[in-house]
Amino acid sequence: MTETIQQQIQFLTKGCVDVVPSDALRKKLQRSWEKGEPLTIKVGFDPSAPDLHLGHTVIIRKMRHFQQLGHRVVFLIGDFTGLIGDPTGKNTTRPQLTPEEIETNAATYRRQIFKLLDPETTVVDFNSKWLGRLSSAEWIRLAAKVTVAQMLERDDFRTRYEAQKPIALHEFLYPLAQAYDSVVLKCDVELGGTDQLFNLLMGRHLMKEHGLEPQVAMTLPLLEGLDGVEKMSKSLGNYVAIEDPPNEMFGKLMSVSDDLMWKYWLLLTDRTAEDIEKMKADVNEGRRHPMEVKKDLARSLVEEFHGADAAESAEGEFGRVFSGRKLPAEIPEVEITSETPTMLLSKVLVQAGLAVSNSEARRLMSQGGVKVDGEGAGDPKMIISAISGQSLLIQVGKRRIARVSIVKTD
RNA sequence: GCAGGCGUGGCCGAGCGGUUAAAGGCAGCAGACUGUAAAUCUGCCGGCAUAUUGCCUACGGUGGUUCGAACCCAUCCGCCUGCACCA
Repeated sequence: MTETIQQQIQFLTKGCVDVVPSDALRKKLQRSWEKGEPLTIKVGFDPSAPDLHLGHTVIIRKMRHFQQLGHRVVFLIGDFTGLIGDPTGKNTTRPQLTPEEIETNAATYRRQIFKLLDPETTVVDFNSKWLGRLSSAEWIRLAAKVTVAQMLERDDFRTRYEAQKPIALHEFLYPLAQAYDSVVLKCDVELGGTDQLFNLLMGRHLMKEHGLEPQVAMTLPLLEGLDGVEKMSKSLGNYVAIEDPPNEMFGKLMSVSDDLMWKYWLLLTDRTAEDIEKMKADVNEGRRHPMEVKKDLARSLVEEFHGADAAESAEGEFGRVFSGRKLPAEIPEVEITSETPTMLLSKVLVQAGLAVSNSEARRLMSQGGVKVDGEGAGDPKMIISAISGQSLLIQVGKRRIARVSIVKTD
């Protein structure tokens, strides 16, 4: 029995950075097992950004782990805390979402998260349900439970304060509100990224203040994006969306550096830490090729979100295009217009959406990045004749490719 | 309200009268190589112009000083800090 609890802990804490306090999780699991009562696990999500990417799945996957052990998972949409805005320095209060928008976003969330979570046992909730009902007096009472010094312990607040960057007063309400969610839901565990540790601990503090057994705070690393530097985020463009098409997803994962790949293995798959260490050793000692290991990673993720067939064909396509230097199976057709009998190739590239500006197009050509019908087009002055119905196969770099047909206009 | 500080390209960050489309780093793009959209190396990295030395736009906004301003002055806007005021 203690054996199984031990195994559970190992399973649940795989990849985690903090488990605070470390022994509380064991106690809660023990008691849950003895009484046959599931634990309540909470994770908060932003209501306005329902496009999930692999960075989000680190935590969603952890939610699934709890779910697999029979616990109750609350996917909490922070529609109320969303008003405050994410206190990361961009201190704008966000416009209130309409109930319709919230419902749309929630539906989008459901569509995505149920690729990983069990719809039957996942509770999707909104924190405006209770936070929106708090009176001013109740807010004041809540705010009285935390000191400014405690608030300034939050790393983000402290660094901003020291760097003389603005901290708006309402930003202090964010951790408070998030903590109050835990009070209302009587959470046993709250999960979040390492940047959430303070907020999670605030939950513990507030729960104690309300005479509840404090939750366990568990944090997971923030996943670096494809650039390997910044954390994965939509605004930085270094992300793999859950809903990226198979080929795209596969290719993006193959662009992860060999070093970062191991973190992806750890946080994005259910392989055990030992398994991954073994793979790593195999690669380091030359028994396995890193590209093969990375293909395994890419395949297993594409499979998870798109199914085995899609994964297989994505891998085939990748091998054909990038290893074999062949043309992709599907090439988009683009139609452009010309008023003159001849056209500068650079203009063609811009019109076809293969380059953003004429300058860029010329640059690409002179760098040898452009091929027309398989032939290099290195002369930036290159002119092509604009014959109606003529179709050109234009490649820019390895990834931009189109079949361009020119329509003559007068 | 008073005093001081700050505002540079997608981001960070130099520059403090000309040689600055603006150092350096990050991110991005292309090429070489290859084992992949890895790593490494090289080149590019505001726009326009059939284009080596041309033009335009750009260093928070506006207006000045100057042959010449991101750099100096005035003013406005925004942000930060301290003090004061109020409570």
